[in-house]
Amino acid sequence: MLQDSDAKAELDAIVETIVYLYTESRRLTKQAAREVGLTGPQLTVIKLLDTFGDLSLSTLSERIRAQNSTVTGIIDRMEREGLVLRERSTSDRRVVYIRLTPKGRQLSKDVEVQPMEIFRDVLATLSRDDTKDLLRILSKLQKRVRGLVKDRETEGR
Amino acid sequence: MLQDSDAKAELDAIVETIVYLYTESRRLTKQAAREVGLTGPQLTVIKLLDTFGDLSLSTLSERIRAQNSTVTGIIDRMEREGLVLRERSTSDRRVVYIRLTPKGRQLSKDVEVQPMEIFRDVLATLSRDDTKDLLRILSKLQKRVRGLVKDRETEGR
DNA sequence: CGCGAATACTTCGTACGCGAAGTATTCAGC
DNA sequence: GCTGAATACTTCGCGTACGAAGTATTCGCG
Repeated sequence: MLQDSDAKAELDAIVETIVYLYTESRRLTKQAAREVGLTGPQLTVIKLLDTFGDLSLSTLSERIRAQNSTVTGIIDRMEREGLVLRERSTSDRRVVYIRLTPKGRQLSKDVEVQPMEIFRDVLATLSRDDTKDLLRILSKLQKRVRGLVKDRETEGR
Repeated sequence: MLQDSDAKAELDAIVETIVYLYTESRRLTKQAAREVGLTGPQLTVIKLLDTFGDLSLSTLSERIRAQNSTVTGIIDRMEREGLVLRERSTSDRRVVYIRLTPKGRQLSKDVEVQPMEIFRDVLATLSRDDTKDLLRILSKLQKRVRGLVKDRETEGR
């Protein structure tokens, strides 16, 4: 009966591959950003702001899956470089909106690479069926992880 | 003809989900490590050394997909905490082997969580067919990314 | 043998990335 | 309308994470 160890090897291979795809895409994005004097996260922020318009710092944090304290630092450095501006909301003075400067907007236009671009490119080469299968299975996984995460949060109270 | 925008939305969803699964698994691993006074990478290193025995710093770097300079720092801190030892190879004096101390080995036994554990757990709930499909498609993606990466490296010379 | 290239690792500077604690502002309920 | 809880953001300390430059050692080849 090799089923168990086979299954385990398959799981390892899947985890290994996901980690590879993620880290490699990230590395290549970083490399592309570098060529215009940006870091990976900074490129992501610029593209988000260019696409969605001004965003509050919290919204930005959610979008790039980072803590507010992390994004504060990223915005600090981008502000120093004249790529973005901080603007207090008048309706809720706790909120800070981040806005692209002309320089920041121009830079966004200059860089055609999207975050995780390489990953997207390669995904686009999959057959229609493979794409659908992949999304279906991944969604299943995501749903279950969300369930587990919620359980842990609840249990800790 | 909505095919194009549909397809694009699907790609976005896939990328989004992969990023979610990866970052969430990482976050939860970090949390588990925290409970025994370790960081995420440190837990990973301890588990690797406990499983494979002494490893050179370079081997360790490859395994955790980080640069040597990063791992040097991680090992510095672990050595300071008495979890590992550095040992010069006698056959090649450039090489440094990293070895678990009894304290480090004990800690590894104490923590039952593997790196990316949550991801593994959830993967294990997939049907046999889904698992096979997922691995098949991901392998395809990985192969193509490897191809692209190799192309870029070659073209830059 | 001898010496330039390659390899293994370290050091340094900068940028994330996080959690805990702090500040300012708004909200909720009385 | 007052006050304690909640929310948005910042600050701080620490640990990655990387690339470039530096050191020590080994390899390759004439």
